[in-house]
Amino acid sequence: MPELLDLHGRTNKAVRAAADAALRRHGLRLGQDHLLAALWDRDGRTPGEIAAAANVTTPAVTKLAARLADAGLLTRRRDETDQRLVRLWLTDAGRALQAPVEAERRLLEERVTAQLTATERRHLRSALAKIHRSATDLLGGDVPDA
Amino acid sequence: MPELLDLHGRTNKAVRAAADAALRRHGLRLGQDHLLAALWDRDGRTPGEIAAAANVTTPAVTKLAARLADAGLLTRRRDETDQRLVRLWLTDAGRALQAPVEAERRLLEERVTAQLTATERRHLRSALAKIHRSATDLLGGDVPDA
DNA sequence: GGCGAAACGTTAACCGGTAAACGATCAGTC
DNA sequence: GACTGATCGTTTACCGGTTAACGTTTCGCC
Repeated sequence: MPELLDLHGRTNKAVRAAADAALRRHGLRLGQDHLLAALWDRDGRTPGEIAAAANVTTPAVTKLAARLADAGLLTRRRDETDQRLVRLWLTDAGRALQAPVEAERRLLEERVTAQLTATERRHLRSALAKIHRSATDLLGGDVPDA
Repeated sequence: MPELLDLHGRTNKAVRAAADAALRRHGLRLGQDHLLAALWDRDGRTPGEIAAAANVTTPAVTKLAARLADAGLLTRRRDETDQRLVRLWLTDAGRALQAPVEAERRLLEERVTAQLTATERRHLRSALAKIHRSATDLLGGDVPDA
């Protein structure tokens, strides 16, 4: 059991659990904040755009959007000039979540990395970036990502 | 969007994808190797034991075990002295996967961390351990983990 | 010895994510 | 102007994971 990857995976699981708990306090679940973040950045985007920005597949966005629409945080509307496109628009409720959710996320990062010095964080960023690069390269290079 | 947690998450996703691709070459999927690893270490364990060892819930192990049993890699048998317990036993096919899968996993770790020096790996381990600790502490401390 | 509580595995319902098949719309070409 | 191909979003089926409810079996105690 390769220890580094294992540690990385367990750490990610713990962080995800903490993030999910934090998001739940605002009625959201884990991936939903990424979708909303894309709309906070620019309203009226399409599922395809959001999927590319969040590095997930389009069907994932479709399902998330359905749930968020049910929750009253956004509405779907077909683009008028190109009927293939669907544009997602924030409701007031969806817009109102931006500040608290972003604050929650900053707080989480702050708390979770509280034990690290500035130097450690720099090294961590660098190391993770290298691993990320190696892993995506290993995937065949056919994965865009950021 | 906190950059460090985001980078950590994206990295983990890429690593998981690479691991999944590697496992698929042996007819396995992502979490299944952890279950098998528990049995390679000691055959005849129960779902509960394996769940605790792999840091997942018991139902997750139940479902994985069902799939692995369908694939002919293990069999379920009730413990004779305690009929509540179910013990999972490797088949020859399941045992035969140990060497190649462990080699594949070592190779993956090697490749993915190839760009890191020994010092960088040490620092990375240390930083991840700190984050892991902070995140689990944040979860209320009611999560055992390792 | 019988009865209630604890321990264990399973099932059901849900969530985020993927890949593959599908359907509808648009654009380019003959 | 109709046909063909590309471009979208959605649906379906699967996977790993979680929580909550359930049914058995065992154990402790009176």
